[in-house]
Amino acid sequence: MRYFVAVAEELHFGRAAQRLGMAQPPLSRAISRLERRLGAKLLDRTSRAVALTEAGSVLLREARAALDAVEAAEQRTRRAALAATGRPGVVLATKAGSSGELLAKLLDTYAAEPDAVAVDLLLCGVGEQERMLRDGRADVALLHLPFDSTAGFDTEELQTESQVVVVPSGHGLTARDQVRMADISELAGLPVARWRHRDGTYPDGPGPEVRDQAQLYQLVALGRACCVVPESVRTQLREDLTAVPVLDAPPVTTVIAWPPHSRSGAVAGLVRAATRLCPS
Amino acid sequence: MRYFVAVAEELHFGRAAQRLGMAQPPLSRAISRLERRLGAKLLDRTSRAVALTEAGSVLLREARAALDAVEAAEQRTRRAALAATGRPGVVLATKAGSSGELLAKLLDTYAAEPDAVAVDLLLCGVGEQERMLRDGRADVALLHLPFDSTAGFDTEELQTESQVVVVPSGHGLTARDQVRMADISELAGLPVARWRHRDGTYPDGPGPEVRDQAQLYQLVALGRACCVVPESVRTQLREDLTAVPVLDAPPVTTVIAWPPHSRSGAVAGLVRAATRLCPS
DNA sequence: GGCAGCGATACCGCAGGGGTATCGATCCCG
DNA sequence: CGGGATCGATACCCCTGCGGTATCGCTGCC
Repeated sequence: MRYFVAVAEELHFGRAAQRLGMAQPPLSRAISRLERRLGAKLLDRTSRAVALTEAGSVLLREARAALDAVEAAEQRTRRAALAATGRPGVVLATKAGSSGELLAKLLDTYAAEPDAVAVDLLLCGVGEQERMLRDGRADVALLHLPFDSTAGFDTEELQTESQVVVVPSGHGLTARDQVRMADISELAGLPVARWRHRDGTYPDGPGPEVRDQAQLYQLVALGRACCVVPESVRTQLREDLTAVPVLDAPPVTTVIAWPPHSRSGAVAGLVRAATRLCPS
Repeated sequence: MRYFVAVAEELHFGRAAQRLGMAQPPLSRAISRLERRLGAKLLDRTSRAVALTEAGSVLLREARAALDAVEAAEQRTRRAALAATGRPGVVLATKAGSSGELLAKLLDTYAAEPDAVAVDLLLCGVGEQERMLRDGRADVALLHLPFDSTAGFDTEELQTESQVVVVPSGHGLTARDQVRMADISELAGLPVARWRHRDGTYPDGPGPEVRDQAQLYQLVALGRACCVVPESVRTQLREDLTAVPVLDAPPVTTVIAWPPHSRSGAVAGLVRAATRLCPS
């Protein structure tokens, strides 16, 4: 299945084989074996191009989930063994620089519980928390709707906030105390930066492409772009940047999420602390 | 992992090996290999008994999920291939004899959609739908809260109904037009039948053990037991049985559930039909 | 103390997965 | 329109790793 995912993503046997650290012929054979075993044609291949069939794209999705589940089983078992012998701990994945205040309060509240264990923070890039939770590198995560997908997780809503547009401090837009989405590009005279997707591609648009927050704020400070972010990051803005509320930006909801069959008391404790902090 | 799950369930290498159709020594070695690979002790074994460690029980849970995911990937791919070449179809798992009317209306409503495909019904025993959905034998299922677990699925609530107690038609209880849970055993003079759990064990209690509905209703008709069931089964009761509403029984909610990353248009259509039928 | 039950170890055989060399088809370019 | 380049499939070989049989060693129990 790992082999198939690699081929399906590359759509090229040679490159997939390279990525898997093996030669191309055994990979070809492995895929045909898989096709025979499943009784399904997974790839349409001519000697020039490879394309996914309907069944192939189903398998791509399902196989990713299955591989994540296997990976998660290994990771969680390893951590359970560590926790049993050494110091117990729970891994919380969160987006670096988001919901800072909420996170601090959450950690404080949880630490005050009688049976609290150490919380290891896993600071992730944009949208990485989801993967961390799916493949077992994290036990629990703070996700941000509507950006992250909570499909397949148990969740609890924590807070909802509106968004602000960030521009250089001297910028004319800072005179206004609110704007609308439609007005931003024209009023600011700045394109909205484009975040990199998880697969390495970028959305279409005029703005510059950014990979992380350092890049983003640098570009904004240089007057090359602006960005729309949740209100709570205002408290951590650089001095040379200013935020203006956006009236009609989609509200951002922070949720705490965990794998549905999690039996860990530590995860339950964190969730309890979080809901006590943010009674819905 | 299949090996480990077998051993963890049997807690006996010999029986597990037999179940897996292999000899005991290679199984022993496979488990120690797994322990070395994960760097975790999974089983405490003396020459007389085998017990799960903390890490072992984590792996048992995770490995079951992972194996289900792999199985689901294979099943769904096979069905996708069939659907592409032959007649497309979607598999709906439902508990035999439950929500009969709702099911009929759902099928009718969906069939009226322009792009409806064939719906294959998978009639399951008590609580089996969940497994069918998890391991890919079904694409979508009707589940009944609070009996089934929807953990890890996307769901949509369809209807909530109260429960009734079923007794033989001539029984004295039928004179009353309602009862309370606490009164049932004493008023009816009948113990409540005990359903078999998925793992083959039975809950504690005085009532007889039953495995399916034929058994159950036979026992009730013979005056050996009674049972509490959702109101909607009243329409399908045998003539020799009568139902009396139970005031304080937990309400039963029927939900339609599907795997969270399902991209199938047929599943979406069924869900749409269901929600149109039962606007929440 | 002997025996029965059970998991671990030792040793063997083979199937299956991976490697190299090469083929055959398709597209591109002059 | 033909030759080379690209890419997946096939042929053949090797070796690792998994499973089987035989046996050991430990532990309770009668």
